[in-house]
Amino acid sequence: MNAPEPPIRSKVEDISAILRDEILRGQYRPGERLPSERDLAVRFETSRGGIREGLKKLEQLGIATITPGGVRVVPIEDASLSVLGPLVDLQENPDPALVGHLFEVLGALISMSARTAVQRASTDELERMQSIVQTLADNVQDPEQQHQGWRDLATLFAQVNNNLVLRLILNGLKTQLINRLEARPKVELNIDYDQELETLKKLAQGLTTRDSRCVASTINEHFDSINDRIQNALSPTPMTNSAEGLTHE
Amino acid sequence: MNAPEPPIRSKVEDISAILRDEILRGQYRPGERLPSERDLAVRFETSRGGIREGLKKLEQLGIATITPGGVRVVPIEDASLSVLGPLVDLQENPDPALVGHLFEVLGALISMSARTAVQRASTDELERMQSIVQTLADNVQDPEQQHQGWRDLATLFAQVNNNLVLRLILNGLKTQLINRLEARPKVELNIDYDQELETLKKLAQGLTTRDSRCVASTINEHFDSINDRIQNALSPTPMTNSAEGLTHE
DNA sequence: ACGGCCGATTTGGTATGACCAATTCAAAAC
DNA sequence: GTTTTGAATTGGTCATACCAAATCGGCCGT
Repeated sequence: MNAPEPPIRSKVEDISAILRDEILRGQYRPGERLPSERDLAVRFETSRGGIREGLKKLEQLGIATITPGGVRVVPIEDASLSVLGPLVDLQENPDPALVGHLFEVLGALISMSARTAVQRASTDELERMQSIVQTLADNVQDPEQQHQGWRDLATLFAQVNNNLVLRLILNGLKTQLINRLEARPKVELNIDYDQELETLKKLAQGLTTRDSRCVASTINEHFDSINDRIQNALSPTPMTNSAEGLTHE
Repeated sequence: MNAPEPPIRSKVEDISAILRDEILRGQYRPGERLPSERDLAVRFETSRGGIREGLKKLEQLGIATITPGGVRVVPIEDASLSVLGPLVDLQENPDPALVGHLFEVLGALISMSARTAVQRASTDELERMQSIVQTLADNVQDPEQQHQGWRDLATLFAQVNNNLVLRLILNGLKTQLINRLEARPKVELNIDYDQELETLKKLAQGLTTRDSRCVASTINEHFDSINDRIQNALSPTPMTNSAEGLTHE
């Protein structure tokens, strides 16, 4: 049942993961009470201590409140960002809507980040941005390089801004969604290299003139465009079914 | 009834809060080891079980990793969004830079949210948006109403989009930052009512014509403007305290 | 019959103490 | 000086017990 992956997860990790997934699957209605700690201890063949640690994790995830009288389930909309990871892990194929929502948010944040970064960047930092854009333009046909380049660019923007709020959010999105989605079998995107080059050209131009609006809107359009392509790629019949162990049918 | 709210925090809540604050204050360097669970149990006059529960919370906050061999402190930039709340609680006066960063992010997210919402809204939803904007215009001079109106608007946008990622982030920002900052003594803002009305007029116009770009950029400008006013109000005297402010050139 | 009061049961909160497994780290061996 | 090794330390787990708060059902007065 398990992949070769040696699960070094501790017992309480397992417990909290199982309960978490049960909750995320909707096996308990919001507000409903979970079984008592003692009952859970019996079910998982462990002691109350371990159960309590596991429940503590659920509480921090924002999907359960644990008070004298019982542990109660919280509606997912009130949870923490960290539920997104487990949520996509539950599904065989990524939910196109969720991916779309992710890109909308990413586009907004990185575009804003770019706008303020271009305004505040030192000439040295600006040069580094231009350098990355140049690299991107030189490798439009290499998806791997494109990926890395955009990541570098986003990182540089965030660095220049030194915006902790932004950074924490992007961190969360990265660990919860981006990394997981990238680990999935890649989808085939129809990339229009001319359009891509056009985008990069506008970007470079915006950088040299420090036209932050231009940079921001260009990035926004770029993310919209990526999102469109991804939506197109995800909505047809999902053919690429990779054997990865668990494949419910 | 909601006055002296007796802090019925449990013991482990206290423990995790104390340790959390110590970490956030920088009393431990990133990577450094915390005292052992047994030592902490002695220090806090409690059992290891309680200590472990408290540490579990720190781990979920993303400010500590807990592995066989020791509990280690994690740099705050790698933490979860949920550290922001405790972070502002630590300071007497809100850090203007942090508030600025918050508004930058908020502006980006709500602006994006507005853009997509205007595109997707049903006529009924669109009417509700217009209604809120109208209310805002009718009460430009009432700060309380303005506050509520903009909140309603943001909520409505998010509702229309039904974007879980966005909602979770906004939830986090609200509980971690917005609510806490609003609980602080209000700062006096120099509001230009004419400009405000102008903004609302553009908004209303954008809504009637479903011009999503216009709505988005208007909201963006609005947040920028709020942020400017807040920054002015928070830092009237630019003192020369260096600290860890971003002083890029 | 209805509604409020009260107590027994259930549930979480905390404390002990013990044992195991992994990590550390310094002493010992090369 | 480098490697090996083993004892001490540290987290991981388990069992048990008692306390306090919440819950729920039945009793009582109206």
